[in-house]
Order: sequence, then C-alpha cells, then structure tokens
Amino acid sequence: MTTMTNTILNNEYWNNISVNQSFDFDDLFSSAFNFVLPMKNENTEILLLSSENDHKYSQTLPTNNTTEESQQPSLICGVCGAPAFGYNFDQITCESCKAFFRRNALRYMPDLKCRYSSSCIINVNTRRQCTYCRLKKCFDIKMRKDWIRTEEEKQLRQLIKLTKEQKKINDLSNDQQSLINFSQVLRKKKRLIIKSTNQEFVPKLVNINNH
Amino acid sequence: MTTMTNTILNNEYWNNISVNQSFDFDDLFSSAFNFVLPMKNENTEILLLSSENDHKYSQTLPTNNTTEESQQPSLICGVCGAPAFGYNFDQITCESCKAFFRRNALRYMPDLKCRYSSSCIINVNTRRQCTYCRLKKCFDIKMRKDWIRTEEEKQLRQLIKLTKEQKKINDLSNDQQSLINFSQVLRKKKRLIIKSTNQEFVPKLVNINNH
DNA sequence: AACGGGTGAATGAGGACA
DNA sequence: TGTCCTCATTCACCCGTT
Repeated sequence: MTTMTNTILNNEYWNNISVNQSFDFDDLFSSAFNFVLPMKNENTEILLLSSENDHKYSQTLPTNNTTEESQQPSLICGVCGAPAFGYNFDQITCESCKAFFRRNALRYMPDLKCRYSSSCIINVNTRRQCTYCRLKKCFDIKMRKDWIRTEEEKQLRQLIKLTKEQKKINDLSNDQQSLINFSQVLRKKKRLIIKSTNQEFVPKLVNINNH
Repeated sequence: MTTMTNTILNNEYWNNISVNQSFDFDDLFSSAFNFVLPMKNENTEILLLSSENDHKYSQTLPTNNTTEESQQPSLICGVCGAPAFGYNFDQITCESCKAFFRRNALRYMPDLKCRYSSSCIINVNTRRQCTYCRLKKCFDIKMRKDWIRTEEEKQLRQLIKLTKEQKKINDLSNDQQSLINFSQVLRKKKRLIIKSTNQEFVPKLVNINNH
C-alpha cells in the first residue's frame, strides 16, 4: 500500500536528482517539493496522538520563570513546536533544532533520504525520526544555512583572538615574564595550526605551500 | 573539495540502486490479524499503563529524577516481560526481543506459521518456542519494522563512513607536507620573534595565515 | 541579552560471537 | 538466540562575542 507508493516516489525522486549535478541543497529542496505530493503518512495518527506528550513536555520545561514576570511571549520552535527562547539562524527555534540545523544543514541531502514520502510531520516527539523531513522543515521556515560558520571562519576567529592576546602581551614590557607568556601563546597557536590541518581548512594551507 | 568526491560517489550509488522492490508486510499482517481472533494480551495493561511511555522522549526533558538515585525505572519488555533498558524500534523491549525483531520482522510471515492456534503466550521462558507468535506480539505492541535499516541504508551509511575516512586520510597526507613547511615557518618566525620581541611582528602572523 | 559555537551523557541502531 | 560491544546522533547546558 502506501509504503509501496512512497518507495517508488522516493526512488523516482532520487533518480532524478542524481542526474542533476547541482550541489545546492536549496535547489534540491525546491525540486523535492515540486515532486512530492502531499500525502498522508501512515504514521500520522501516531504522531497526532502524542499531543499528551507535547503537553507534558511544555509542562516540565523550566519556563525561564525568574520571579514569574517572565514576559516571554512563550515562543515556540518553528520546526518542532517545542518551547523556544529566541532566534537561531534567523528563525525562532528550540535549542535542539538549532543544534540539529548546525550539524546537518551543510550535509549532502541525498544522504538523508526520507523513508516515507518526504512529508513527515515534525513535532517534539517525531523530530528525531526523520532527518530529511526535519531538515526540510528547517529550510521551509527559511533558516539560513549561510549563517553557519565555516571551518575557515572558525579558524580565522581563533587566530584573530590569539593574535590579539599576543599583541596584548607584546604591548607589555618585553621582560622575561612576557617572554614566557609569549611562548605559551605561541605554543597554543602552534597547536591550533596543527589541529586545523586535520580539518577541511586544509586547502588554504595547501595553497600556501603550492606557491 | 572532498564534498565533490562524496557527491560523485553518492550519485553513482544512487544511480545504481535498482527500482527497489518494496516488500510490504503490513498487508500480510493485516490479513494475518483478521485471521487471528482478537485475544487478550497479557501485556496490554502494561502498555496502556505505560504513561511511562511519555517517559519515552524524556531525553528532551530535564530529567525529573535528579535527586533520586537515578535508578532505571526498571522497564520491562513489552513482548516477553524481561527487564528492558529503553526503546527499541519504538517500543520498550529487552535486548533479545530487539535482536529477534531485527532478524525476523522482515521475514515472510506465512513461513513462520504457528503450530497451535496463533495465540501462544509469550514470556521470558516461552518466547523461543513460537517465532510466529513472538513476532506477532512484537507487531501487536506496535514495534516498527520500518525502522529496521534497509540494505540500502546500511550501504549508504557504510559509504558515508568510508568516504569520511578516506577524506581524513587524504587530508592527513596533504598535511604531512604542509605540516613540515608550516613548522619550518613557525621556527623561523619564532627565531624572528625572539630576536625582536619589541617590534610589531604581529601583523605578519596574521598575513601569513590569511593567504 | 542574543545568538553564534562546543561538549558529553544518553539513546538506540547494527554487528560479532558464544 | 541472546549478550555485549561499537558508533552515530541527539540535546541540555554552557561559553564567548557583539
């Protein structure tokens, strides 16, 4: 029954996109949307049932009370509906969807294939069950993957920070003490550099050596 | 970068996947169920009781059990009643029923025909005696066979893993070269710094890392 | 205060082997 | 078949920068 249809749909979809060489997830996504018909998922009922859980969930959460004048408009996550406390990647989301987005938004979509019809309902209870649909929903509500810092950016920030420290030390007198501190910073930086060579920041390093 | 490799690999993979043959056991099962008289299930009460079921997603909750000795809520397997330690395929089960379900849930049901009246009582001692009824009970309590990874999924995961490892190795070998150069640069720089601790070598550092 | 990142215990999937 | 292990993922919490 539906499983069959879903499977076929999925395969058709994936076969199609594999032809397409675009690496832009956004493109992949929009094509996915055009392709997949909204269809009822056999899990739907289960998912809907679980509203009790939702209730319990919101109950138990520490409602940032602090003298109960928590004027927080009690935000809810645009992805899963859990309580949220602010914006993450340009949309109101909970902590877990924030982390989820950070981890997954840059992944290659086909790796996250949905088992069903790419139209899973995402809520607090089901969010863990389908990475594809959760991520799809993140993009749906327009979370910005371009706000995730790249490895390069992270390394750069670190270096800048260390450099600042270094400069501070520099500005101090050049007595023995500062020398000692300095070598500490140097060591730290060296470690950082070595560490960074294990990651995808490498191209930069390689470039340096190629010239 | 390596993403490219991943992509290519993945595309090859997806192109090669045959238009998968979906075995749908739901159908088989529903017919099997029509066949079997609705009978009292000794675990039913447990299942209904299981507002512990809400505990299911308590991972997201701020563990209410804090003060208490975080004793496992002493869960019991919904299939055989043995001690359980968490959810497997969406229901609380013991390790052995988990393994049993993984191994059998995708089998063709008629092969497992019960030699009695398809109403065997399943408990820790009897669970091995009737594969059919044990499996039936698994489905009764709504274990999800669709959460068993398909061959496809397993292969994909494998592929992803291998690709990552490959990448790491690649990066490493690249790095060996760059590391050598880098440490040379570092040494040089260090000498320079020690020689002239009072000057503004800092910008130099930044520049080097920016290229 | 907001909102980036990082961490580590817990969870739950598969696998090996007796 | 059942036990025990490995490993990827999740998310509550915390830190740092702006």
